[in-house]
Amino acid sequence: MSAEKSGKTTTVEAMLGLLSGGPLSGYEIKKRIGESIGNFWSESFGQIYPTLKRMVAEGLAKVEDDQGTGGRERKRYRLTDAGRNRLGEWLTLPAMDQVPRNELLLKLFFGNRAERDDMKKLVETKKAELSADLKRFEAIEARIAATYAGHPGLPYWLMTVRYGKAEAVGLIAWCDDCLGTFKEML
Amino acid sequence: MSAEKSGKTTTVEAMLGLLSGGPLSGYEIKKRIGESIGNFWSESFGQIYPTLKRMVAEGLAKVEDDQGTGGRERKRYRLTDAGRNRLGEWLTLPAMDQVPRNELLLKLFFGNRAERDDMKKLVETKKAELSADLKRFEAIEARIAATYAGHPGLPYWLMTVRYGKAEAVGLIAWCDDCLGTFKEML
DNA sequence: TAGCACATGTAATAAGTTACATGATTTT
DNA sequence: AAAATCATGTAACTTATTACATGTGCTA
Repeated sequence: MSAEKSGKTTTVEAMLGLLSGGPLSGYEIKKRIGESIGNFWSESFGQIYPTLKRMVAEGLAKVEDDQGTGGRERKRYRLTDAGRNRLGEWLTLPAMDQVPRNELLLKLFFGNRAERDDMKKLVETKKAELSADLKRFEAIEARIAATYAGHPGLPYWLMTVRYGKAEAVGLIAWCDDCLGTFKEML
Repeated sequence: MSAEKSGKTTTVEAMLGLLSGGPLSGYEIKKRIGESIGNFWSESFGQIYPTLKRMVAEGLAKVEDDQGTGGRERKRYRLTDAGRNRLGEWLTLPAMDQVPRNELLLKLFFGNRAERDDMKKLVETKKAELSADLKRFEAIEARIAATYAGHPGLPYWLMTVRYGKAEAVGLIAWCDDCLGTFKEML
C-alpha cells in the first residue's frame, strides 16, 4: 500500500536472508557475511547501516535495543512478518545475472599487443589462484558437512560451495588448455 | 610527468585496447564491444564519451575529425604513443578479479526459507541458460576460427571464448549435481 | 513520410567503497 | 598502557546505468 520506490537493490534481500536466521546487529551482519556468503557476496558498512535504517522505515525489520558483550552499544534487527514475506517472494523470483566484467579475459583478448610470456604468466597466476580456491572450497565443504549434518539448510549451503568447486575445476582445465596453446605459439 | 589522478579505471584500458586496432568513434566502440568482448565486458555511452574526452586530455588519444557515411558528425579517436604504452603496461600487470555478486547463489543459500520446487526451478533455469550460452560460444568459436585463420590475435580470442565454454561446462555439471540433490530431498 | 540506424553528448540516478569520526571494552 | 576488537554511523568519492536531448541521412 505504501509507495514503493525500491529499485532492484539485492542488498536488502541479502540482509533479509541473513536476518531470517535470527536478529543481528549491523556489525554482526558484516561478520556473518564473511563467514558464510563471503565467497559470492559482499557488503560494506557504508551499505549495511543505511540499509538497516531503510528496512526499519519500510517495516521489513524492527530494532531490538540490546547491550552487547559489555555495556557496548548494539542494535539488533529482527525481521517482521513483512520482511519474511518479502524474502519469500524474492526467493522465488528468477535470479538475474549481469554480465560480469572479467579483467583477465579483457587482457587476454588484447594479448597480441603484448609479450606472449606476460600473457602466459597471467594464466599461470590465475591457475594458482583457482587451485587455492578449490582447496579452500573442499575444506569448507568437509567442515560444514560435518558440522551441520542433518540441518535443513545444509543441502543448500553445500550447493553454493560446490558451485565454487565446479567453476574452479572447469577453469583450471581452461588454464591448462591455454598453457598448451602458449606452448604451440612458440 | 603530469599529475596522475587516475584510480583503477579499467574502462580506459578497455578502450585503449579497442583503439589499438585502429581509430574508432564512440559509437563504433560501443558496437565493437558488442561484437567482440561483449560476453565479458560492457560499457555504456554514458561512460564512453566522457572517457574519450578524458583520454584526449591525458594525451592517450587524439581526435581525428571525419565525416561518417554521409555528412554525419563523427569523431574518430586514434591512440597516441602514450596510449599504446599505457596499454602495454596494463597488459603485463596482474589481473585482479573482485568477488562478483552471484544472485543465484544468494537465493540458494537461503533456500531452506522457500519451497524446494522453487529452488529447483532456479537451477533448471540456470542450466537452460548455460546450455544456450555453451551453444552460442561453440558457434562463435567455429566462426572466428574460420574467419581469422592465421591472424595473430586468433589464439587469444579463442582463449576468451573457451573460457566461456569451460565455465558453462563446469556449471552445467554443477546444475545436474544440484538436481540430483533435489531428488534426494523429496 | 515514417522509422530506423547513425552519431554525440549531458543529467539524473543508483549503487557501492573507502575514509573518516567517535567511543567502549577486552586482551596483551 | 597499548593494541585489538566491538560497535555505529556519516561524508566524500567513484563508478556505472538509464533517460534525456538533439540532430542527420538512408530506406521502406
